[in-house]
Amino acid sequence: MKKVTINSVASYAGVSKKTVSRVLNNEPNVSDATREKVLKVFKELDYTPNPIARGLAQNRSFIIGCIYDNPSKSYITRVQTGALAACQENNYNLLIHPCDLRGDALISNIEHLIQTSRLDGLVLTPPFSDFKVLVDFLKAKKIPYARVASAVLDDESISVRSNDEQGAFEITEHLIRLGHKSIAFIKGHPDHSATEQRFNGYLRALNTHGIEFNERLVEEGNFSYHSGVDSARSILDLNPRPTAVFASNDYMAAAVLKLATQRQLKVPDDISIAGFDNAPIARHIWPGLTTIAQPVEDMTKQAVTKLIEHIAEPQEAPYQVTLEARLITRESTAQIK
Amino acid sequence: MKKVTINSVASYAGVSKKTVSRVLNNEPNVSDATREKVLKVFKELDYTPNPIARGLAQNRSFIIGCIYDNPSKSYITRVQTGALAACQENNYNLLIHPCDLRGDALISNIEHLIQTSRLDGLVLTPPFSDFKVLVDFLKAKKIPYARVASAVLDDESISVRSNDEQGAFEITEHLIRLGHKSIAFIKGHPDHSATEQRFNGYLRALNTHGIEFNERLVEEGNFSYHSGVDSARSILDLNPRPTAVFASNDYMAAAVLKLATQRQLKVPDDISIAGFDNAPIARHIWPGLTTIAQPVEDMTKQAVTKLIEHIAEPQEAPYQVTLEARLITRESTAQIK
DNA sequence: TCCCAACCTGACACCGGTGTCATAATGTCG
DNA sequence: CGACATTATGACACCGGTGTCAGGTTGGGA
Repeated sequence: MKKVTINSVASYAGVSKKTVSRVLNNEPNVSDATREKVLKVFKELDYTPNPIARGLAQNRSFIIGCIYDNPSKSYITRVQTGALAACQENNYNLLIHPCDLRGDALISNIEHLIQTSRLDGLVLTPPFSDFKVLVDFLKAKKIPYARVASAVLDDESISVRSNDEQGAFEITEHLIRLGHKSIAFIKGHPDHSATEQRFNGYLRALNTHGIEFNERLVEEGNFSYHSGVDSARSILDLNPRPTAVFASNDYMAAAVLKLATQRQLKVPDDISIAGFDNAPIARHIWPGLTTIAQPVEDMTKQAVTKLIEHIAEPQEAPYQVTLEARLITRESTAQIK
Repeated sequence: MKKVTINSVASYAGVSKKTVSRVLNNEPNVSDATREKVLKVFKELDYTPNPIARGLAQNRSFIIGCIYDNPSKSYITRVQTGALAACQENNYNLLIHPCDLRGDALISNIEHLIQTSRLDGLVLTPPFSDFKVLVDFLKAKKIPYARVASAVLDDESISVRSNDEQGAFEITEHLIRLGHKSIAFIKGHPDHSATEQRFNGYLRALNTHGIEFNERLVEEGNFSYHSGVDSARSILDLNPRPTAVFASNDYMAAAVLKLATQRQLKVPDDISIAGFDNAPIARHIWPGLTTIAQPVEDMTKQAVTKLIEHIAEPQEAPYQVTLEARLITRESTAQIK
């Protein structure tokens, strides 16, 4: 299997390599006859352009980086799925890069990543989507980026999010409609903007339905299963015990469920539990968790697609979209007795 | 921020760019004085070589591809973690590529991937690790590859595995020692070589302890949670009901647990349940699952490291390693009453 | 002192594409 | 039919590195 380069194609077709390049890139100013001829040679020789050479000539890598620092593996794979879909459609590659939000070395870490990999653009996933230091750095360096699931629309970048506040509102309202008035809440990780959004939705629902906010019902978690266990302990120890718990994500909700079950409480008869994210675990446990499903793949795919467009056409306008989240009711929530 | 290239470094240091290249690559035949001088300029100008140009010159991409077709997201992220660790140490990038094992287009899909991305090598994860058609294709095309968690050591490739058969033996023996004699088994996906390995370990344990094999206790699953539900139904409907269930992975074990709980069975008092893989769900549910932990990250990291070495030094000998799996006992298994 | 090997170094072509520009071919209009 | 705009094409440099090879230095042994 000998290599087929643009030169072999050119000489085989009897044209210059520049003309071959024109055909490759669908440039104008090529006669139909020539174009046909070259295209035929492409097939005959089974030619595939070398992206590395192309990258060198255009000073591009055709690589999009995706950074994350997220405990939820299912979330990460969903993000990857969406990003990959967009990349494949556009002949880009995806470079995944887990890293520490809190490490002091974050910026230099990212700088090194960009330097060494020559990324064309970066996708920021939570909790990076709203991490000002990083965003400012990218802006200053003029590195194209897109933000996934960010809390704020800033009118100057590519940003695709879903409505966490509304989702939290709806699931809280769902509990209220089931007759619950004492609803505990477990917060997420303070670095994630979703944490505040979800809490706000909870508060708004209480407020809308005239239920007084009780600070003692709120626990600080960090989205990890483990933190959920700690929060669950505090909540289940309360006297009187709340009749429902809304955890900011499904892992923490699963932890509440586990502890409640250990303590011989019946879910949902004795206590209702709701989560957020519709992670796989939400339907892998019994009872299944009532939760909020977000279109993570969709968000990411849109963000990456727009990012790639932006790289090709830098003057492109910002792109700001909010997609809908959806309430999914399962067995873990029920009418209060 | 203007670009720093090998040319600027060369002229700044007052040497030829070839000499700079020599320093970059730690080649011999550079005087210490010159080397020092160039290294100092690297720092002063904050020079980072362009991997794309280097790739073009050496006809390499510094990209390793990782293909998978696996329902377990936690497994995939563990694989990625290990692969990334090895890549970062060697300045390689990781390209992830989910694809269908069963699709007729698999080979042409992979061929296209290799053609367009110019991968330097490929990591095969289950179920591809033992997929003969693909392995033969890669061998014929002379694409370097490494196999992770394959069933067989073939003495001619890079292959890092853990001992699934032994793991299954140990967990079955664990159940037997707890007094169980009627132990149901749920098989994995037939495309995965682990499926047979784990089944063999189960059989060997029965045999070793003089327990007669009962075909009716075996169900066909496919590693998915959903298949576990179906298998669980059949098993729990058996009369007499087995006193223990060993599922070939944790998702299916979780499904058994869910169904058993729905049916008011106490685990482990009424029935013991064991899984395999030590997936996160094994400790996120109550009772926690007794299972087998494999060093997935380690396996993958070793495989990728060897693969990269092999790419650099193609004459390198094959590398065949088997790592140990470890029994983890949790609350889902107990002494029979 | 001379010779040759071992060590340094740089000139130059090359990897496989793309950008620029000059030139040739074709078309349009008065 | 001539002047000029438009389209089609190729020559050549260039992207930022590496491989080859030739030439210059240095050092040790005869």
